[in-house]
Amino acid sequence: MLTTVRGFKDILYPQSELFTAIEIAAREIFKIYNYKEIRLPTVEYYELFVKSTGETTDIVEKEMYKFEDQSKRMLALRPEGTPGIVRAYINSNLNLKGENSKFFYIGNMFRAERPQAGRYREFEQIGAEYLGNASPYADAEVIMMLDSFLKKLGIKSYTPEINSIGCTECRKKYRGVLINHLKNIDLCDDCKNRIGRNPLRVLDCKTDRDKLKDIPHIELCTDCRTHYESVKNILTTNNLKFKENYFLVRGLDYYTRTVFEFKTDQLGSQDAVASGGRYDTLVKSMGGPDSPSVGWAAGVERIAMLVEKNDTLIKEKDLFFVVSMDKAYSEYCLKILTELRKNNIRADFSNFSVSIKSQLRSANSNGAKYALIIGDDEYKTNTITLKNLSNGEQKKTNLNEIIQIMH
RNA sequence: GUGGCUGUAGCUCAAUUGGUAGAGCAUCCGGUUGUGGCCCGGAAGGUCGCGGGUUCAAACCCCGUCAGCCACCCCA
Repeated sequence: MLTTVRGFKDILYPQSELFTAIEIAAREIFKIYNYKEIRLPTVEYYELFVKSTGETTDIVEKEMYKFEDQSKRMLALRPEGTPGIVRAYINSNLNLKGENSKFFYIGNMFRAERPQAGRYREFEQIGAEYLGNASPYADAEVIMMLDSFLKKLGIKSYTPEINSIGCTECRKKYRGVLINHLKNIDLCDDCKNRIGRNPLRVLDCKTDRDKLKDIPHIELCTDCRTHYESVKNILTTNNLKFKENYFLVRGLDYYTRTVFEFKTDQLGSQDAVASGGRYDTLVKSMGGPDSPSVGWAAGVERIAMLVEKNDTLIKEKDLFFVVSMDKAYSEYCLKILTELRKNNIRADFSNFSVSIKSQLRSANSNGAKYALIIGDDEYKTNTITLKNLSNGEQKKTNLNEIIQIMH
């Protein structure tokens, strides 16, 4: 038996419908905030992610699907969306259009991690990026937009956490301070490795959390501090509740200043529903114009798990089920079906050749609101018996009447 | 990637100390003349994840493998 590959899965109905509902909700929010869609390619040059996401990040180092194609080019399945957006922005000179460079994307990402519930090797992300705006209002807008997106879906069990990791200069200084302190602490093996490579990540360690209590926080330069304070103030005046988390650092190289993560306590260790931050130097470092930017990405599977209990998102039209007393009326029934559908009425049938009992049972299990019953009588008089399946009431009518009522 | 738990009908789970599988729900058909949901009857459905090994004999033991889950790691 052929199965799906580890970490890859079918998304069946009704989950597929839920995913669509989530995407629609996101698109509505993006319209309101004036973000424009970019449909990115799934495959990019491997180098793109090395240069943007970062050579020493786990994503690039051990989770990325990379391969050589027929002409020996080193390619990769995208592990995240931001590098693609930045590349597209540079390639198409989108900064010269004069309009705000506010973009969103919806698409599958690939990371070869060990799978778990809420963590797959192919997963869907909805992301937003605001390029070329250094103002703290851009940070705040992006965060508030994410918050209203989750609220729109009826999700309540999450907490926005934010932090500032400063600019390149702030971090360079902090790195020295941090290493000095960490030297004197007996850290776990993972953290010992991190000291040399990316000491900031030690702060995120769960096993050593208690030992890190007295570690000094990053000392932000005046500009970075002002920016961070502004972001927090804007959020507060706009009633967005957040938690400051000095231990929040991100695993992608390009972040500067504001970083944030929307966490939930409902999904075990897969607690990040959405996250993002500012990346002021990325675009320039990729060969583009100086464009300080900020953005986020949200995981659709994780969002779906939080929405699942709440089925109000999926609202379907009433279903009409055509039932035939005898297969002799099949053609007549099919005509009715076709007419209904032409008039945008949701209609279905099961099998005109089986007993009326099983056809009605099908109507029931398909969730039909009405059954249209055709027998000898109806056939001869060109009428339809319309049965309301929720209360059992039925009456004789005809096709035109049904269509009129539905309009 | 590391450690651990799990894998029997569509679903949820049983199967005494190893003796070649069962229930509930779901499915399908039926319960007489033109009617569903409840009830009743019947039927169908399993190479016991897959491959080896031990044994007279394995769903049960051993090894491998695939997949899922939990924690770590990482992150959406």
